[in-house]
Amino acid sequence: MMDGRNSLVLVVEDDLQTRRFLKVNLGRCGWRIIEAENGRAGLARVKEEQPDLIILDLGLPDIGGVVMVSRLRQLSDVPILVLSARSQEQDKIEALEAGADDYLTKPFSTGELNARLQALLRRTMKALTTDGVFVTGELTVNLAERKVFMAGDEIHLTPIEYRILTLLIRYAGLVVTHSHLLKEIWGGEHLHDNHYLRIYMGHLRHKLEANPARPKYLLTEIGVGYRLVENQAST
Amino acid sequence: MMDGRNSLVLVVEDDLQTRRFLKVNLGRCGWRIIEAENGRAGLARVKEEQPDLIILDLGLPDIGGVVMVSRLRQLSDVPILVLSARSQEQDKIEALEAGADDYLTKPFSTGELNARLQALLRRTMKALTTDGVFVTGELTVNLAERKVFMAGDEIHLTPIEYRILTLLIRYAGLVVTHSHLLKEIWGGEHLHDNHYLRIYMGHLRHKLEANPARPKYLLTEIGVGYRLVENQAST
DNA sequence: TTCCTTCTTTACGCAATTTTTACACCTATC
DNA sequence: GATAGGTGTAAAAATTGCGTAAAGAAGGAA
Repeated sequence: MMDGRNSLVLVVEDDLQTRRFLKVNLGRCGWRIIEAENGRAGLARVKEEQPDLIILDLGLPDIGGVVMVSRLRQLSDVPILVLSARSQEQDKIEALEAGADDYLTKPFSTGELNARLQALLRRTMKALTTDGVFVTGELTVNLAERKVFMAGDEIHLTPIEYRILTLLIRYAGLVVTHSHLLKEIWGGEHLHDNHYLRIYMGHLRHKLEANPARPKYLLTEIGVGYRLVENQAST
Repeated sequence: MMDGRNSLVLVVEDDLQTRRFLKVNLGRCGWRIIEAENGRAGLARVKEEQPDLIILDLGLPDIGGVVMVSRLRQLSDVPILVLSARSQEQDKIEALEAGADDYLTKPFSTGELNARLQALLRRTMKALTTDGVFVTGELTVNLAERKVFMAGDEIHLTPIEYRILTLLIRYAGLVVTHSHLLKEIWGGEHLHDNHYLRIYMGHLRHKLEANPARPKYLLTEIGVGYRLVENQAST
């Protein structure tokens, strides 16, 4: 199941059918929806309800797409996903320049919409938590104080272990390749010796994972590198 | 309807009837058309008008298909769609290897033609719009995170499987020839061993297709290569 | 020095992946 | 129908890559 729980999405769209489609499908994925059928109403609802995300149709009857985006931007920094018909290629580019964060061309699939919405949320979340503390599931890393906690207990990491972890945090959710890790931690020498990595990942897992044989946070991407899982909403 | 506005298409085709058919149907879809009835004229018009896309018949009276493709390639990087009769199986492969981007076998439908032309155009614009997520139908590939989803479930791919898939995504909607795939994945050695490809395409279909025997996404182009279907938008 | 922590090196068992091998299929042509 | 070319499946064997344990080496602090 996708993870859009608790997130409030405002749909600004004049076409009833599309609105209904969005309501049903987003609702099914756990998003909370509010609606507006024109630009004026949309702006009002943003002030009232402070949504976490806005889906904006570019072809509104009362306010043009670009204008709408910039007005929304005056109100808040909420991520905006723009919907455009095929005939509005130009509008869509202008909308992005005016401050929209992503776009989707009609018709689109539920899967695609979901993927985009989550990517948007994740991007903005990440910016928020950049106060020096990284959290995923039961793992908390205080980068400012160089402290690592697992399920409340402070964990001592050696310098190399810590550097590996912070590198993974910097690219949380993404795969960091063997060569990237090796280069960053040991310098350009042992470039083809994944051996060290295996050992240190073993150490990290031993310290951070409840079951090192079935890691929840530090995942192996065979033949490629390692990945630190992000956004593990703790149960 | 479809979006070919502003795009200039050069049709190089000696057969009057085909030319007329293309002119009417492409015009109706919003493409702007210029024509040439032989290779020499075709080359001239490319220099004069700099089209966005070329449709090239392989059976021209004055210049052979392969030669024509390479001459065009000397002039520009414009995407080339090759038209071939059933009897020209071999020619079409050579044309692709000479630098053509896709092919269509006569007779073809307007819908097919349009889809191909758009895939070609999109490919040239793709560098701009790639946000790291590829979607077609229920298949979602997050290239940034190196994750693959089918109908919401994450699918694990092995390194080779993933590389094949991403190569197909890079040319989504277009054919990728056997030799292209082999060269890209295994290097210049096993160049005539389609065997590996069959096996790995089998694996991919097994993992990504609901019914591997009747693939919806990973299509076989007999004698040529494979094609990943794009833009399967489920309203 | 001795103790302690950390890093490096070595060795080995296991699992995932790739390669090899073998065979069944489908379609078109003769 | 037989045959051949291109194709898809299924399983093995071989290879590679991964994880663990444990012993030696380097540095720092008491």
